[in-house]
Order: sequence, then structure tokens, then C-alpha cells
Amino acid sequence: MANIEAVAKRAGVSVASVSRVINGTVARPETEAKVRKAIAELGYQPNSAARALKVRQSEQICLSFDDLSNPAYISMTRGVGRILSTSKYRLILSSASSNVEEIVKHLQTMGRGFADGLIISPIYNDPRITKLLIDLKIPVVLVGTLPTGVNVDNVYVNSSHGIAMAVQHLVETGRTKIGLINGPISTNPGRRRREAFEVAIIAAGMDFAADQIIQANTFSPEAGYFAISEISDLSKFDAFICANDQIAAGVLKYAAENKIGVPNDLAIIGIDNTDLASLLRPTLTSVDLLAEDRGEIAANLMLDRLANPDREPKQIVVEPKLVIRESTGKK
Amino acid sequence: MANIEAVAKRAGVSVASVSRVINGTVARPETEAKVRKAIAELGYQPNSAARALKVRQSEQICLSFDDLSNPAYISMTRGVGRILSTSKYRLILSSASSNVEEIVKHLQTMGRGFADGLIISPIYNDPRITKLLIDLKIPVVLVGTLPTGVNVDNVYVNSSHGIAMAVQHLVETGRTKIGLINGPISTNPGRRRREAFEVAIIAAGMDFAADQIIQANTFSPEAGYFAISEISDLSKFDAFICANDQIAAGVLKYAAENKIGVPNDLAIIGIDNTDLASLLRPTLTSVDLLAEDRGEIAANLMLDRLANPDREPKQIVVEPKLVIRESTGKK
DNA sequence: CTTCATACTGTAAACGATTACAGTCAAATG
DNA sequence: CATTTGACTGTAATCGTTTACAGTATGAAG
Repeated sequence: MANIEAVAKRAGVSVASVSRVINGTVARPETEAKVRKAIAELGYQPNSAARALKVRQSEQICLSFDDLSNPAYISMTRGVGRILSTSKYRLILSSASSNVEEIVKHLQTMGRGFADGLIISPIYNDPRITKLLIDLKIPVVLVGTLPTGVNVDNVYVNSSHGIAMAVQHLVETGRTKIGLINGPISTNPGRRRREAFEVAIIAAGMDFAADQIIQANTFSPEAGYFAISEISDLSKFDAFICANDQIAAGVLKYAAENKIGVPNDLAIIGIDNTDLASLLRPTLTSVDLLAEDRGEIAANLMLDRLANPDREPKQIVVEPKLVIRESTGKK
Repeated sequence: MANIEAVAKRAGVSVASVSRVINGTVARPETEAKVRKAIAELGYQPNSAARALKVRQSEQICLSFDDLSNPAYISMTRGVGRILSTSKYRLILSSASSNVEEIVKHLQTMGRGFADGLIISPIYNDPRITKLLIDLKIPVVLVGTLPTGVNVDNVYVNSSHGIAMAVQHLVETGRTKIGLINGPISTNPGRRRREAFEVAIIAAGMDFAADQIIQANTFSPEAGYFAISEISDLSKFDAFICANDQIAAGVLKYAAENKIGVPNDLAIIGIDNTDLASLLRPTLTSVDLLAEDRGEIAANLMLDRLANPDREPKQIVVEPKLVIRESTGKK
């Protein structure tokens, strides 16, 4: 593999001149020509690791989240990508899927010279990740609930408000027996949705009982389908709020297969307002948590922080929107 | 920022010993203890770029594709991730979305020391990408149609066969006026689907006319919806094969909104057999192109190539499966 | 013709790790 | 007690860049 010295020798110039040509600083046209010729002849490609080592920058920003299958994160990625593409930074994605240890190792590597910044949206509240976020020497932007002790730029959505809007909408359309089909309680979103639901139900003047909450064990359609199929007496409910659109899709599927009328017998609300919502039949009322916007905001926070490393960490909160569709028509 | 020398000094040992402790080679227990203490006190984290420079390995594999919104690529990513997680390599994703120049720059950087291998599934047949694939000094595995002149490991799916199966299935269920709602003809999949469709129609003993093919301008539900809405006389068709499930979802949406009975008036077949297929109403018959399997195969090819850099490039072909659901019931 | 500014160019020292090789020291052996 | 062995440890070279600084050549000005 050719290195810069080989190019310099072949072109009959110094390594400094080669470097300058590559990086677009001053050089006499004929010097530049010689260098470019040598580069072409040797098929030379500068070594990024060496450059990163020397200039202490990789010009990469790492975006990390846990669930690639969740369209909300894909939207977030799109938002981040849009902003970053206007900057000199490249976006690289690191999706864990596997165990926490691996993602920690991965992020550490990133933090040690392979990335200049980390945007992370962890769904599990794992102490190893918290520690990592504290120890990391590169700027971090966290999307979601900030763990205690972590003092970094943060953007989160007021999802409690979203759930309150959903409950209120159901009440207004005549529902009195509202359930929550939640995602895993071990996740941040799962925990928050549970809390918010209880608060919202009580605020709406209804009684809250623990069995109004059904746990799905992932945020997937299959889990939603299975969760509703396990309910012994469906007549106890006339509406479900689902922890995300994916779960809601599974619930709708179950309803379709079991001739449960939606919205007549059962109103369904999803969360995230992903593309799915308008494709399903009936179309799905959903609380838009503005994942793409949050991605954009996170990326902007990162760029701002990179340009201005010493400013105080900021917290930005996004207000959700309720998008009403067919799945919550009047009873 | 602490470096290895600072740790060595603090621990009262040499840099070599520190390095050995970090990398798990021989060291006396008390030496190791001193080093670990110093590392902890200084919050030292080894610099990955320096390591990558010296050992000429980043232990990262880059997966690159053009359309993050397409669930098929997400499945592929899952397949790649599953295999890679059993190896020492980390997976990093690079999704272009933006212009070709940027992705080329990104991939070049990867190829220059930030990644040890590149798995790429390009949908556009751009000469700059072709050139990149030829010039790149790291192993490449290409998923999809191999451009001429590129001689790398390759996995592709026999999508023509998939389309032939779809046509045949439609014929068997009594359809005689079959259309193709294709994706952009400027993409590899778009071009191949068009060709395969024509061949399959003729092979089925029917006449082929150019106006049987409708172009959607992306592979998205919106594009599918728009494409079908632009057809002046829908009665010319009793079945559509759609270039992917996303487009099919848009078509189904149009059908639902316009009281077109599926499958009675119109049979619909998607391609990719994504999660969407079983969530839509009616459920969607779809040609499974086994994206996840292709991802696994690509990752295995990469690992094999990394272990064995001199072997001849392999080509692996995957056979699609037709998954029949409600959207293609008998007329 | 000398002097000086201008415009490049080259030398060499980093950046932060890994590792071949040589050195040290204690215990085991003769 | 001298020698050998084995187990660590340290020195210094190296990976491929960038860049401060010094050097050189050219033309303009005096």
C-alpha cells in the first residue's frame, strides 16, 4: 500500500507538498500536477487513521440507538442525517440490537478517536451506559430521558402530555374503559408511558386500576398481537392506547382477525405517528412524538456544542401532536 | 487528555507494560494493579485512531445502502448484524440519503483505515461508485447486481424468478390484465423488475405492452399512491405487481379510499415480504426477496474474505419465495 | 547590482499507540 | 556458588499523516 512518502518520492517533491496538495493549501500548479499524477499512478489513498490521529478529529458523528426495527428511530436518523449533511461531519450509525456490553465497547471505541461526537437514544437505563456517558471524552447529546448524574445536551419529548391528549381524545369520543398496551416496563419509554397513563386517567376523572395496563414484551406488532390475545375479557375495554404504532398495528391485526370493530367496538391510538399509521385499515390515530424533529434538534445541539465546547448543556423539550384518524371515531 | 505515556509515568512502569496490560498480554499481577490504578485515576482511554494506525485494523465493517426508509434494507442490516456480532468486528452503518458525491467521500474514508471491510448495496448504478469499488483497498462485498468491471464477492437474489412466480400466481388465480407499478427506472432494482416483468408476461403467453408498466418515482407508499391515482383507466387492469411492499401499501391505500375491491376488483402483489405485508388489510401477497438472509450471507462472505484475502471472489444467488396472502384471492 | 518581499518548498517533530528486541532479576539447577 | 532458565520489563523504532519553521528562488524595487 502506497503511503504519502511513496507519492512524494515518485513526484519528486516532499511529503509536505503532497499533504498540501491533498488538503488544498497552497502549491504551485506544476507541483500540484506532479503530485496528482503520482497519486493517480500509485492509486494512493491517504490513511484516515493517521490523519485522525494527527489532527485529533475524525469528522464523524456517531448516532446510537437500540432498536433498528423501530421506524421512529429511523425517522430520527433521517433528521440527524439531514442536519449533518450540511456540515463537514459524516454520520455513522451504531445500532446495538445485541447486548449492552457490546454497545458499550462500541461506543467507547467511538469515543476514543473514531467519532467526534455521540448522539445517543438509549431505551434501557443501564448503569454501564450511564457510566459511559459520564466518562466519555467527546461531546454527547442524549435523546430521551436523561439519567441522573448525566449532564449533557438533551432533547426529549413531553410524552406524558401526548398520553394525556390521547386519553382526553378518547374521553371526548365517548370512551370510558381505556387500557394501555404498554411496551416493556424495563425500558425508559415503557416506564414513562405507564406513569403518564395513570396520571392522565386520574386527571380525566376516571378510576385507575393496575389491570388497565397490559404489558407487551417488545415494541413490535407481534408483541402487540400477543398481548391483546392474552386478555381474558376484552369487553372490559372500549379503547386502547398502544405504546407505539407497531404495537397498535399488531392490535389492529388481532381486531381484524377476530371481527372486533375498530373504532366501533374498540378505539385504538398508537404513538409515534409513523408511516404505518396512515397505511393501516382503519387508519390509525396516533400521537406524533416528532422523532425526526428530535433528530434534527439533537444534531444541531451537537454541531453547536462542537463549535462551542464550553457552553452549559442545554435541554430542549418538544411538544407532541395528536393526529386523529379513523381508529378513534365516535362509538 | 491522558495518553499512554501519562499512565506509564503515573504507574511507574513503561509504556510497553501499559499497552500489555490493556491488551491482555503477560504482566505480573502487581504491575497490572499499578497500571489499572493509574488508568482509573487518570480516566485514561486508549486512542483508537493511534491503535488502528499501528495495527492496521479498525475492527469495523461498514454497511452502506442508499435508502434508510426501506424496511428491506433494515432487515438486511439485521442479518449482517447478527453474523458480525459473533465476530470481533463491529458494524457501522453509512446511509447515504444525500448525494452520490457524499457517499463516495464517506466510503473512501472508510476504505482508508476506518473500516476493514465494506458491504454495500447500491441502488443507483453510478460510475463514481463503480470506480470506488474497483479502487478500494479493503475487501468489498456487494449485495445486488454487480456492475461490469467490478470483481468482488457478491450476493444477489434471483428477482426475475420472483416476478415470474408472481405473474404465474396471478394467472393461476384468473387474472388477465396485469400491470407493474415499478420503482424508478434509474435504479438497479427498477431496471431489473421492468425487464423481468416483460419476460414473465410473455412467458405466460400474454401480450406485453409498454403501458402495462407504471412508474412510481420512489419506492415509497406515497409514490405508489400517486402512481395508481394517475392511471387514466383503471379498468384496463385486474392485477398489479408492485416493485416493493411500500409501493403496494400506497396502492392498497388508494384502493381502500376509492372503494376498489382487493382482491375482487384488483389483485395486488408486493415485493420484499416486509413486516408490512401481514399488517395491511387485506394482507399482502408478496415475493420474499430474503433481505435478511442476504445480509447474513454477505456478512459471512466478508468474514471469510477477511480470514482469507486471496481467494477468488464468490457469487451467491438466493432464490425468492412467494408468500400468498389475501390480496391475491381468486377473482 | 543589492536588497527585500513574496511564494513556495523541504526538514523534522509531533500525534498515541504496538511490539521486536534486549535487558534484568529471581529461582532453579548442577 | 556459578550457570541457566524463565518471566517480566523497558527502550526505541514504527505506523502515515500534518504542520511549524526554516530555507530557497524569483522578481520588483531602489
